[in-house]
Amino acid sequence: MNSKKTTASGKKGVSGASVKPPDRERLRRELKSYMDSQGLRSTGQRRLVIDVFFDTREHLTIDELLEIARAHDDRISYATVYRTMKMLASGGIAHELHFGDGPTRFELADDDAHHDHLICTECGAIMEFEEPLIEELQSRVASKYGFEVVDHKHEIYGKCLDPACKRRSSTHTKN
Amino acid sequence: MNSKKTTASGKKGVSGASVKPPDRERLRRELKSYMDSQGLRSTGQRRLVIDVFFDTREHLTIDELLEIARAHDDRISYATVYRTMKMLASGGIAHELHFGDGPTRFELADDDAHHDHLICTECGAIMEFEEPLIEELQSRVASKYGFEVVDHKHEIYGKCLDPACKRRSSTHTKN
DNA sequence: ATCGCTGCAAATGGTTTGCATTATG
DNA sequence: CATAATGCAAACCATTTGCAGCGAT
Repeated sequence: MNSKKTTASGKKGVSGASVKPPDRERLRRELKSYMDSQGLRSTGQRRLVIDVFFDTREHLTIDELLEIARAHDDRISYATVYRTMKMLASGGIAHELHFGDGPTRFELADDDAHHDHLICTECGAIMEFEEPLIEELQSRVASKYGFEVVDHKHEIYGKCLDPACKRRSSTHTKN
Repeated sequence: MNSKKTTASGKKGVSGASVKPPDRERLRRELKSYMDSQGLRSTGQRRLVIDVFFDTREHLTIDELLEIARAHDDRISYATVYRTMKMLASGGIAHELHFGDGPTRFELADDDAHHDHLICTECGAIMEFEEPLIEELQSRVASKYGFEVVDHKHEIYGKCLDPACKRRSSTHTKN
């Protein structure tokens, strides 16, 4: 496995308003009906990866998910984690996040409350923000250009004021 | 070389306001002083790649740059194009753009007028937009979270209304 | 008993790099 | 002529995939 630093910071709520958590119960239900409808099977490995994904912090990478899953069952493979997360993404249960050049990270879909991200380029902290006005301006821009918005990505890279942000584990650059 | 479809759409100005072009002269000058200050040499290959980059349309990939450069001099290598573009990025003359899962694209830096992108998921058209209000809201969000903004990335994915957008060469998905 | 899933290892695709050679300042 | 740049091929790294065996429905 390609383990690197795997330092994934799990900070939150420096001070500002926080985004409300996704409705895990609903997503579990949606996942079940998605799997049923597609004839997808519920295997031990899948249940494990899914549980790790639902119950651990957000923005984990495949490596991190695998590491945690393996603590419970070390027979699980890389490919299975990839395939499982891909399944969750196809079913609209997970979103894939591509920050800068780092590996893909995953978060629960939480569609009814779109949020975007602030990424600290120094310590790698990832925070979520919601700003309806930006979304509003965005669709105005889009219609000005004759675009029908399907999706968007808005990432703010910077330095956070967290006192613990001294480590320089900078895994997160914009490019 | 990894040539694929290389269909790179060069459309512009569907109707809305357009972003003003970057000041190529100034960038040329900045590049020169950057290269001088770093002891970087001006070779035939570099000059060629740089000219292609400055004088062809924006948002080209390494493949596209290489193809155009080879039309002028077929002895130029992949590695050199990569290295040259990386040099331009380091010197602040070029910006690397990572749309979805596609290959890196490049554009002239044009720092005094930040713009973001609208990407058509159907035909791959890329347009630029400027929206000072979004930038403003953005920094407000950042300071609310105790962030010092260093950079940001704002991409709007959707479908454009261009009549030629019928080809479905969809190279540009968000993830 | 199907047919989807898993693990493994090999393949892929974009990007980077070591090294011997070439060429600029 | 010192040293940066080039070309090539090999290395990298995240991700994907073919396939034989396994296991859920």
